[in-house]
Parts: sequence; structure tokens; C-alpha cells
Amino acid sequence: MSRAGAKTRERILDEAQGLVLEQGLAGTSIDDVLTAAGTSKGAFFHHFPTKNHLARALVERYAEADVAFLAEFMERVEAESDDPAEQIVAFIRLFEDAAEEMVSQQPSCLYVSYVYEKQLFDDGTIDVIADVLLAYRRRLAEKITAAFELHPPPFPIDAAALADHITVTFEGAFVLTRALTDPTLMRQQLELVRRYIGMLFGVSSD
Amino acid sequence: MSRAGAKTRERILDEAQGLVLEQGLAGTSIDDVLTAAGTSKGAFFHHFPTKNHLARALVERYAEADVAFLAEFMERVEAESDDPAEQIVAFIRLFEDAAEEMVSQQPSCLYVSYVYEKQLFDDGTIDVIADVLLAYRRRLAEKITAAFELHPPPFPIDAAALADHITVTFEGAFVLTRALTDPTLMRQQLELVRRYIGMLFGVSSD
DNA sequence: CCGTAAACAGACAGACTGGTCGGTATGCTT
DNA sequence: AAGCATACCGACCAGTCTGTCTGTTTACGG
Repeated sequence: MSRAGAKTRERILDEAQGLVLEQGLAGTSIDDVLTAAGTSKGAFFHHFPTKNHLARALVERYAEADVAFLAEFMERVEAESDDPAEQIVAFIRLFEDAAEEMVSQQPSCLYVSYVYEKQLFDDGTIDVIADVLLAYRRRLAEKITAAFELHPPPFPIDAAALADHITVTFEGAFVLTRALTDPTLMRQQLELVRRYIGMLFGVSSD
Repeated sequence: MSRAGAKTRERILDEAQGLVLEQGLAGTSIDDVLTAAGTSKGAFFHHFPTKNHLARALVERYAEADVAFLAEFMERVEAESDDPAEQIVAFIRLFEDAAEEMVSQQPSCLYVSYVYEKQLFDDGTIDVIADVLLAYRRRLAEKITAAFELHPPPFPIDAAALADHITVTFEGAFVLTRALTDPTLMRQQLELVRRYIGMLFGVSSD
């Protein structure tokens, strides 16, 4: 696991991620990955004991980056304002920018791929995804709860469900983006959610 | 294509759909389907020239049922009320019931599977999906536009995007349902959308 | 500059893949 | 009863899949 080794491993992960995002895990052969990464079977199996271990490493890296996103965005919006309502609105705005860039690069989410090929993985792999989604739910829900205390909603509303609605929209928008090949859809959809939440809080969401 | 033949074909389609919904097309071998359907290679290739033809027949059947849903639900809500705003709210309510049942049976949508394995199909197959999604958009957007004329929204809002938000939520909720294995999530999410739209129109959405 | 282990290459094995093909059973038409 | 098309069976083929194995290169501490 010295310097040279880590680089190849990284290259394999990078190329594998691109391919899996595009065509799913079952649709991506190890040879495909090797060709894309310009390496050999020997190298591959030196770094990953099985294909499933690659899959696992892939989500773990992906999930790690994702929770880092969450933390960083939260930090930034908390620095901007003290009102949790405004923080959430600002959070979604940041999310819109990040999501739009993701869409422009590759309109796909690893979670969707994995979740729709569940059988192929051992349980732990799907748990990684569940953990991230729950982390988003927890973090956003507690903000939403705090916001509702300052800005009571017009009707009773479940904070966790509303938190989920952000990730639901995010994942759902990927699906429609891919089906309709419309890169503008993601931002539109997230903006709708931002407006919605702005309305609920009675704060500006422009 | 006589009586007996149609039955086997149907059985193959049924079992294939279940398997593909669960593990994707690439993750489902023809032999899997044969075992599930209790039939043979000969029978399979008698009815479908290639695996991709099966895939095509699968979405076509699925899409057909889907547009039938749309038409039937629209008819029902139009019979119930003359106000397009109330019609949409009622439409989502119907959608909630149907979606909840789908989730309880098999929390999965063929469109997602296909869209996330694009490469495997010829273009026409994905077009089938796009057509259905656009049909939903068109039908719902024109209702929304009409509703906004009677009930002006609190801020300018794109009718097509709002229409898409229903299907986006639907597809996104499937993803989270599968990741978290929570069958209550679908209804919650659609209910949020119903409330949202109710608020925009200023009509009751209970 | 040598020894040792990590990093890599690629030939290979064996299971599985989509798809073919020769044959059989069944039922409809004439 | 003959003739023929549909429906179906399952052995088989060529290619692809994941994973193994042997051997070579590279890096680095002593």
C-alpha cells in the first residue's frame, strides 16, 4: 500500500465509478474497468479481492464525500445566518449549485444504481447508503424542527419527511434527467423545494 | 400467437418484470426468467427474438398500463369537481393510494431500472419512458395552468416543472424506500407534494 | 547493491451468458 | 387423414464472466 499502489487503486476506483454510474454494476465488467483504467487483472485483484469489494469501496468513498458535503454546506449556512429557516433555504441553494454541476458532469447517482441492484451486494453495502440518507435526514430534520419553532408551519408537518423530501427530489430528479436528457431539470426541481420550504417558514426564498 | 402461446408469453413477461424490478436487466439472466416462469429456452426465443426484445416488450406493457392509469385517474377527478385546482389535489390523493399499493407489492419502478442501464437498450426503449413522462407532464401541466388562472400563485412558477415534481417525487420516493426499506415513505412524500400544491392554489388539501 | 515484499502483468480455468438448432407435440384447416 | 403452422423442449455453441496462478518488475530498507 505504498505510494505507487495507492495511485493505481485510485484510478481503478475513478474509472469504475464512471462506468457503474453509467451502466450499473452488473452491466460493468472488470475487464471494462481494466481497459478504462489502463491496467491489468493482476493489479485489480491485488487491490480488490472480489468485484463486490470494489463495489463496497466505491460506495464508501462516495458516501464519505457525501457526508463531507453535508458537513461543509451546513457549516457555511450556519456562518451566514442564525435563523434555522434561512439556513435551510441557503442550504438548498448551495445544493442546487452542486447538483447542477453533478448533472452536467454525469447525471447519475451511485445510490440509485446500487439500490436498484440490491441482490448483487451483501447487506452492508446497502447499509452504507442508508446511513448517509439517515444522516441527511437527521441533520436537516433537526434544523427544520428548530425553524418551525420560530416560524410555525400553516399545518402540522413531519420534520423528517420534509427533510427526506430534499433527498427524494434530488434522487428523483436524476431519474427524470436521464430519461428526458434535460440538464435544467435538476435545478428547477430543487428550486421548487426551496420555494416550498420558504413558504412553510414564511421567509423569503429568492 | 394463438391462445396457448399468449399465456406462456404473458407468464414470461410477468416473471421477467418481477426479476428486473428487483435486480435490473443486466442482473437478470434469461435462465433466471425461465426458471421463474417454469418454461424453456425454446419457448422464450419463440416469443422473443432477443433479450432486448423482451426488455422492449416489458416497458411497453408497463408504459401502457401507466398511461391508462393517468387517463383513468384524470377522468375520475374531473367527474368529482370542476375546479382544476381541486382536481389536481384529488389526483395526487388517488396517486397516493395507488403508489402505496405498488410499494407494498414491490417497491420499484421499471423506469428507474432502465434509465440507469441506458447503454443496454436501443434508443427506442428509453423513448417509451420519455413519452410517458412527457404525457404526465403535459396532462398535469395544462391542469395546473388552468388552476393558476383561477388561483394565482404567490410567486411565478413553471407549470411543467410543478407537474414534473409529482413524478420526480414518485421516482425519488422509490429510491429512498428501497434504501431504507420503509414502506410508509412513499405516501408521506406524495402527501407533502399534495400539501404544497394545495398551498399554491390556496385550496384545502386535507 | 542485495534481499524482500509490494505492485503489476497476463495466461488461464471454469462457470455462466445470450443465442441457435434439430426435434416433438398439438391443434387447425382442408 | 394429410398437411401445416404454432408452441415448446433442451442439448449445444461461442463468447464473456469472475476469479486464480505464475511470473516479472519496482521500490526501498539495511
